[in-house]
Amino acid sequence: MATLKQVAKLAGVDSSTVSRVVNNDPSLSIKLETRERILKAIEELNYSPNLAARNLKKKETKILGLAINNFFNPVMASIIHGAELRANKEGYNLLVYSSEHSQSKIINSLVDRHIDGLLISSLTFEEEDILKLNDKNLPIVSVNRKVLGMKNYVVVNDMQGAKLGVKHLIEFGHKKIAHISGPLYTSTAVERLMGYRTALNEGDIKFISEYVQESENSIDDGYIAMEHLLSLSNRPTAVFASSILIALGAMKAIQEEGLTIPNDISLVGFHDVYFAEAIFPRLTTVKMPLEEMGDKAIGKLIDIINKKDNGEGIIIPGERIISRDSVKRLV
Amino acid sequence: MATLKQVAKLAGVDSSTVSRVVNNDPSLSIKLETRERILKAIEELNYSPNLAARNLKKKETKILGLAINNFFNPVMASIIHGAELRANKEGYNLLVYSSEHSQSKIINSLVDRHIDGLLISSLTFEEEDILKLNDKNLPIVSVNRKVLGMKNYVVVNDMQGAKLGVKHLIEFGHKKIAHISGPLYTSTAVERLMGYRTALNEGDIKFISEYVQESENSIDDGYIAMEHLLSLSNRPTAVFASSILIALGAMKAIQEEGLTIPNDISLVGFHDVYFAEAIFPRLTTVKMPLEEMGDKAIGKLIDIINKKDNGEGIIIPGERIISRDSVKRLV
DNA sequence: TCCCTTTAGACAAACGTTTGTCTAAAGGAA
DNA sequence: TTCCTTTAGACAAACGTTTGTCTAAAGGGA
Repeated sequence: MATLKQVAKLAGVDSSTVSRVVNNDPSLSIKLETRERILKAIEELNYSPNLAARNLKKKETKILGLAINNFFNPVMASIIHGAELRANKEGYNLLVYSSEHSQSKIINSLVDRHIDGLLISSLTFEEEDILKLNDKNLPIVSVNRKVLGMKNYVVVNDMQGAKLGVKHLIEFGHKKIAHISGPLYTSTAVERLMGYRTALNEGDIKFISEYVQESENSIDDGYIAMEHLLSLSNRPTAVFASSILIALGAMKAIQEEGLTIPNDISLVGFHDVYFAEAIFPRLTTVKMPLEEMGDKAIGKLIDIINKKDNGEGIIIPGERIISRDSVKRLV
Repeated sequence: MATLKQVAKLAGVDSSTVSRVVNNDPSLSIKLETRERILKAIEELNYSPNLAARNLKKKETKILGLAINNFFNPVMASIIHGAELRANKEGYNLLVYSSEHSQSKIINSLVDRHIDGLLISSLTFEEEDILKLNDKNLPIVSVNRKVLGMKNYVVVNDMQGAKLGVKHLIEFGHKKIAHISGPLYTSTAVERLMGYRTALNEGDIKFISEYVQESENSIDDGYIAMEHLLSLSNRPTAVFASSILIALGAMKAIQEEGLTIPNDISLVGFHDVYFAEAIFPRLTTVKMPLEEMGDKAIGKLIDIINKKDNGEGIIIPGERIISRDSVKRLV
């Protein structure tokens, strides 16, 4: 690997001059001829700056951390995708941490790594962890969910999204609409529940508490919650599921019961992942701007790093309903 | 952030001594008392080594790159998961690149980053890219697929896996077994096709070429391939799909045709992803040791870095059939 | 006692950049 | 010509480690 010094020698200049050329330092005045000589030398030696040395000097790594629960959540895939593209565009790389590890291990790793900032979208980070990282002066942005005590979040409008999903059901003539919510210690689930209630309210439909089932965000738990709804004497005609995994579990429960979707039960899922179109029946979902959320979250993080951030949380609009085959029109 | 020098000053020793204590340098001889004094100072100042400085000195970054096509493939999720756990265990971090970017951009980024090694599982890396990276002396391991001109691969036994899947169908009495293969410019698809033919052969079933449909690894293409198989005059009773996405597409085609699985057509998919259990009907799949593959690939990469590798590709055994509801027993 | 070997740790150079400061030469104005 | 201002680029310190070498003190043997 060529160094600045070698390039400088070949071009017959000082290495500081090469450095300034490489970095387009405006304070440098240089003859066109000299610049070209340097550029040629760089080309010839195939020089590329040593990032470790640069990091040491500039006290920045151009690496952003990304802590997520796991990679299996297809919603995460979209967010990560948007985040990675934006990060690369801005000259950063993404270091991923899935928090199978204990939080403290991650935190140590992060601090040791001296990354420039951290994006979190992880349940396992609780308030005290965040504070610990804040202590270290590490810029943090929470993506997809709000965390207690953090103003730096980038989320989609879960409330509006849920409202949209439930309104769709109402427009199709449903009145007995149940909701399988996510775990209510997450902001997303709470907002979606609020959206559900708001839609009901605006549609002049009475809220029935037994129509709301809380569930972990998993296929298995969605299954159990749906089983419970099916056992109700006054069985709902439609269900709004708070996540795609819950929707999957609900579908399974309905179909194993020998019922069909949408004939017996209509179903709307949250988040339009790639297989919503592929399963049977094709699932009607609320599509949220996930990649944009990843993109904007990185944008905010970089703003914080550059002290350009206004300190306000961002709620990204743009939800819409993707109507497929899992909702039946009641006359 | 505290530095070595500050710790040294507080402990009343030279910073080189602190460094040796931090790194457990066996060449250091030191009084217990002094060591404890240093440890106390480290604790007190909350010292953690500056990785940039260390990297600069040791010419290693403890960062491993991971280049994948995209995050949406659930098979990748498992591989990444295994890889990340192992990497962390070995003191490395994982930097991800999804190759939406052009290869050359990735390669530049990689080289600039001075990462210690690279795991690839990406179609978009072709032979010449690999060679370019080899030129740079960057340790590379290909995971999940073999790439022309690379001996450093870690794969599962796709051939055996496919054979197992088809044998399962044969055991259930099927003789008219079709295969939707993946794109035959990938080693995985070729091996799986071979497994299919071997199983047929060992089961004394004649190979019919129109029973093999090549397809891209996507839901849409699987759908098209299945449509074609359904239009055959001598329609198969069972299909072995070369990937889970293809299987999803095939299911869709079958169900849209008004046929049911497994009554009209039996189906076996490849790779047991989390939603195989959730879709309707529950899909019988061939489960491969994906996380182990990710783990072993990182292991091999680190071996190469440490010049401990034997240069032989690794094929990981351990495939098994997960029998669910998508295969019907013919009497 | 003297000499030799350990023990315990200090010294200093080096890794490859970045960046504030300095200087020599060139050009322009008077 | 002299003096002043640009222009063009050199000099050198610093970032925080690691590691080969060196040295002073302590201990041991004869």
